[in-house]
Amino acid sequence: MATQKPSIPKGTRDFSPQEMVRRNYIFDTIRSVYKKYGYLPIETPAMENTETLMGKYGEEGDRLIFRILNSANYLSDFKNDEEIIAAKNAGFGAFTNKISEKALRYDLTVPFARYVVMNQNEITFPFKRYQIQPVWRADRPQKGRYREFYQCDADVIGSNSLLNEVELVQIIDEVFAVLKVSVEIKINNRKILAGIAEYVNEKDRFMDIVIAIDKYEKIGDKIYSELKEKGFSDEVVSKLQKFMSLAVEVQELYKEGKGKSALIKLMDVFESVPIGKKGVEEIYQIFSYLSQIYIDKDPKEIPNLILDMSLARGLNYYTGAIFEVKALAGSLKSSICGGGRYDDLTGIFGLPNLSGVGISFGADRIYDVLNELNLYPEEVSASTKLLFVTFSEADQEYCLSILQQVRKAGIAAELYPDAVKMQKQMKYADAKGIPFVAIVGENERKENVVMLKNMKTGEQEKVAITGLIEKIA
RNA sequence: GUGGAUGUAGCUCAGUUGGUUAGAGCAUCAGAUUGUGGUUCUGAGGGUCGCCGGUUCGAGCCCGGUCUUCCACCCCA
Repeated sequence: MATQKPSIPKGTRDFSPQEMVRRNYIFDTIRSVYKKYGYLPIETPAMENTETLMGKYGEEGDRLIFRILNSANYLSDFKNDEEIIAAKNAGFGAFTNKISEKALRYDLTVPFARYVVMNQNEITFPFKRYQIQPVWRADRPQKGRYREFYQCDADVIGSNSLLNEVELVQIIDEVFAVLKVSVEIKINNRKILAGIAEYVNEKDRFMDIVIAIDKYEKIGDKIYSELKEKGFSDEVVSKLQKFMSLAVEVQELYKEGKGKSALIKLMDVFESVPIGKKGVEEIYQIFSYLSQIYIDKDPKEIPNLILDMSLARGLNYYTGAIFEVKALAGSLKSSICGGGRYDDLTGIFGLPNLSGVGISFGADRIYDVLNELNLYPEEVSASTKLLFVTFSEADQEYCLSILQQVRKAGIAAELYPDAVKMQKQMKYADAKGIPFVAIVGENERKENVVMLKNMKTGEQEKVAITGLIEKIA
């Protein structure tokens, strides 16, 4: 039989033991913070019905959803070739929907909304849940961009209070504090963006305006010429220009700690644009809650939350606050955490007037950042603490009960399963980074001890079985 | 989805205008060392030069296609 060269699909990865230990460190950190704030875990299937996902993420999002071909004969719905051709001609989307009824989940928020609607009678609101599972996107892979990656979501649904936004900011801050990654948390509000579109009298072309604003940080004043190319009038562009310079001014004031006066200035501009004004008020409220929480605190302990009115990213379903988190050190420029408030995600599934807000940590990107900056605590790499090495089967048998006692004391220990050359056994301990080795031969057996060696210092001493556990614990 | 770069041993990379049997370092394995790893010395294994086709007496090298990885756009964790 011809052998085939093994490979894995584009944009996916295997994780070796060392990587898994490190990834679990990230998951465990996030999970423990979520638990501390009272969030409960759920899981949902890897695949959803296509119609559950389609249309929730915008046009671009739909394109990036991984479709699952119907099992068995996926053309069985068609009676003959003519019907197939007719379906194809009716449009690619229609044809795909006919042969693919399921799709891999694109994020955790939409499946969560679906879950909430389906389980609304069992759920006590406000419902705080966390969910750590992989998602899939048929994107073109790049650095920090994968086709399969883990999201770690926390959402509160069934509460309009801005205290939830504040709590999520605290969670973000706490997680990255534990992971020792310094970050900036950018916040904006979709209502402000909507307000801008209204302010320049281009309510109907909201998305074009938003995309331009989002690009401001990257290409600066070029956005104005791009907008003109797209057919926006000089009047609109100059009005936007005026607003953007105000946005920059506001951000400067914010950095100087004069956020309050900056926001009041903004509210003036939005005097005749209620939705924009509402957005600014929400931001104002979030900041004042935070100052309440961190009153009398060292500035270093206060979350690095920055208002950035050019922040427009995030999925289509966001309606209120939006968040984006970036690492301040390292080469990864893309966001490692994002989120926002969505007012009517459950409405599509038949449960209107239920507002939710959530965040999502991108575990894979956080892993890349931690790796580059080498931010893992030392304990993370160590697994086994003690290895028994022996010379004979009799030695091995002698070790068995000791091994059992050590494990019972909660110490990770193993016995090298073959009585091979000691050099080989020692190399194994070294390669695995095991800090202690118990050498057992005829002498040790006679004296009812083990020769305990500290692999780091090279020191070794005879230790009685009773004292072994204390010695290495 | 659009544009660009890349691919040689497990890893990082050499490889001349196309010319015998494709190399190095690290890693692996064995030995030096029958009770001691991380240092040292000796030796060994390991390759369809991403894959398919073409040009040529002859291709790792030239041409076409394809896949992978990476970069920019788009979008996003």
